[in-house]
This record gives sequence, structure tokens and C-alpha cells, in this order.
Amino acid sequence: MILKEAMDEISRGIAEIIDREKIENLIKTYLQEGKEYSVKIGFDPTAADLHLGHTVLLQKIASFQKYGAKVQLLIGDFTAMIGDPTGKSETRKSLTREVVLENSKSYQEQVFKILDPEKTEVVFNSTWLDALGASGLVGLTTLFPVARMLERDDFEKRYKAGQSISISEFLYPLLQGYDSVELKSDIELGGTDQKFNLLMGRQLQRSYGTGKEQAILMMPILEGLDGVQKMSKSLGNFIGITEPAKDIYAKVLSISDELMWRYYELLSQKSLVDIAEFKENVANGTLHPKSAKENLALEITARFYDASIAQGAKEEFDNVFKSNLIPSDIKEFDIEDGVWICKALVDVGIEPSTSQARRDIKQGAVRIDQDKISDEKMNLSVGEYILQVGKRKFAKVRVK
RNA sequence: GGUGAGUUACUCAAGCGGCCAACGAGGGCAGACUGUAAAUCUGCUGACUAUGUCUUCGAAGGUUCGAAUCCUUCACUCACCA
Repeated sequence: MILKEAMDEISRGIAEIIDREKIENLIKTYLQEGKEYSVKIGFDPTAADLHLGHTVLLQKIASFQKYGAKVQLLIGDFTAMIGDPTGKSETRKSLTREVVLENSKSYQEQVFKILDPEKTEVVFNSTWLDALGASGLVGLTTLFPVARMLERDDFEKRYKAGQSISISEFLYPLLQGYDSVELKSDIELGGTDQKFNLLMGRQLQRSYGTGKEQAILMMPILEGLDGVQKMSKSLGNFIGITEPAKDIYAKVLSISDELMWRYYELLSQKSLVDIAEFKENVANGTLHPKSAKENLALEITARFYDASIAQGAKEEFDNVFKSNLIPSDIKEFDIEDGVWICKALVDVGIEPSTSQARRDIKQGAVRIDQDKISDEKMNLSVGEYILQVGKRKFAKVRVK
């Protein structure tokens, strides 16, 4: 009974599972005998900020922690220096060791907003990969043929398209797989884009005769705010978990209706039954899609803050966009008398250049104290003004 | 190592001596319509107090009144050959 509950929770939203039976047995054994098992999850500390895309995986791991998982949080400090080629259409530049280590620190701080630190062990793969040495590395490479390596989707594409693939990129999956050998993981979690690498771990565990073959559970890749490409920092379509509450709220509300259901499925903790009901109600017109989205935004915001802060973010949002009020916490600047408006807009950081400012004024996108302006040559005289560009960029200036 | 092709703005991609701050597409920004949704329509999309000036077409030189366009060298990428 409890096992079924556990498996239902574990299965929610997943993309693919390899060796489901094994996972079920591990959980069953835990429930019966209290025996723990290890779950590996790898993070590449290439970006120091976690976003909602990462939390899809983290939440799944948190579920495992309820059912006897001892989590091996692997910081790929060694492999990050190579750079994972996954999903990249071009060679990725590698990071220096210092940057990697610095990133991994802030990673850990953020990860424990979701994971239970008591049941998590943080490990660095440089621990064993540094020690592997050239001979160990060569040994590892003999276990896998190039032709199989080229089967990997992105390698295949790049190879056919005549783009360069460096040898070090071949090493990446091997080393990541080798981590599983060292950690003797029972299960490894990752995104679907990691399938090849995850399977490599399973394969290598077998090749090295560890007596284990990790089960694999893959989560779908969360689309970013654009709803098309995967959420990532470099594409700028992300919601960071350390962002201010009002930004998280506003960003969730800006996603498309279609994407909202995806976020519900992967990020909300509401039951699937509830979500199906929302969906139906929206379809038959009894629930406005905006309301459904507001609920989602509140829930997600509250996860990283709390319910009252989330509510505050909502009110702030409604004030600004429904009632056209000015946000309460806009930045203030002191500016000298007689400053050219375009210059002022650049100085307070809501326009990138005076050229852009001119264009926006021409298009009626710039407002002073709520009134559209059209004279791009005007100067600001003494007083206090609210400058606004578009719908969401504000600044308060005091001209002296 | 040899031969050939290529390197253009955020991305893709035209241009191959002046009409080029550089066609087009995507993206982005802004406006209209809305629910800061989608779809759609429109404008903008190097910088500069600006009917002009300046810096951009891999890098550095050169030819020319004039170069993204021609020449030389260098760097990088790709293909075929070895």
C-alpha cells in the first residue's frame, strides 16, 4: 500500500525509467527492513545559480529521500573543466578550477532549499578522477568504441554536419559514467538529455564488475519562459530560485497558457487529479486561465519564500499591471538639473544607449509620471519624476 | 603534410569596388489588441545631443579618389587526399 503510494510519487512526471523493477525492490526493501540505498545525481557547476529547471530533478530526489534514498550529490568539478557537450551545437569552452569551486559552493547553499541535508552526501569527482591518472584514463577509453560514441545524438549530428568534436568531449561521458563505478550508485537521476551519459554509468558499472547496475530515472527537460528552448541561464529564459519573490511571480505569470500545464505537471505539488480538474475547468470555461496561472505562480513563489510573501508579490503585480500603479520599490537616482532625457534614461539603467532611448521615445514607449512623451530632445528640470520605458522598466529620479 | 572551400551584426544568412551601418529570416525591444498568455497587425533593432559624425563585415598590412567586396601575410573552421 505504502509501496504503491511511493511508486506513484516517484513515477510522477518522469520521462523514462530504466529498470523500474529494481527501483521498486529498493524501496520495498527499505519499507520492510529500513535498508537504505544510494541515488546519484550529478551537477555540473558551470553556472552558480539554480533555476526552476534544476528543481524538477531536485524535487524528484527529495521524493526519493522520503523513501530511503541516501543521495550522492555529485559536483562534477573535474568534468566541468571539460564541459559537457550535451545539447551543444558547438564545442564548449572549459572552466578553470577556481571558478568551478566557487560555483559549487553557492550550488550547495541553493540545493538544500529543496533537499534534506541529513540524507545527502556531497562528493566531488575530482577526488577519484585526479587519482585515476593517464593509465587509468586509457584503461577507461578501451572499454568503449568510437562508433558507439558517435551514436550519441548530438555527436552524430555534429559529425554529419561537419562540425568539430574534440577528443575531450568523448571523455566526458566516460568520466561521468566512471563516477557511477566509484560511487557504486543504485540509481542515477538525470534529464532526458543525459540519457547517453546515464546509460554509460550503468554500462561501466558492469564492465568494471562492480556487481551493480544502476537503475536510471530521467526527468523531462523543462522549457524556459519562451516555451521552446530548454530553461537555461545562457539563454536568459529562466526563473532563478534566488530571484526576488515578485520576479518569480511575474515570470511565471508571463508564460504561455500552454506552457502553464507543463509547469503544473513538473513544478507544482498539487495532485495530478487536481491539475486535471483545473485543466478541464479551463477548457469548459469555468476557470479563467489567468486564475489557474496565478495559483501556479503563488505556489511556486511560496516554495522559495512563504505564502504571505507570495501573496505580497501578487498584490504588487496586480497594482502595477491591473491598476497601472507604479511599483513600490523602484530604484531612485539623483540627477543634475537640465539633463537630457535620453541621457537620464541611460544613466538610471533603463535604456542601454541614447540611440535606443530616442527610438523608444519616437515609438511612444517612454513615459514621465505616466504621461507619454514625444520630444526626444527635452531636458529634465528640477523636480522628482518617475521614468518608465515600456511596461516594466521604472526608475525614480530627483533632479537637483 | 598537400589541395580546395570558408570566417559578415545576438543567431542563421545575402552582399563580391561606390546606391552598405550592410537584403532576408529568426530572436529581441516597443506599439495596437489582451489576461504583461497565445495568435495577429505595425514600427524599431551599431554608437554618438544626430538630416550629420564615428566605429563595424576573422586579425594585421597594402592597392584605390573610394574596400565587407581586390592583393599579401597570419589565425581559426571545414572537406577531400595522405
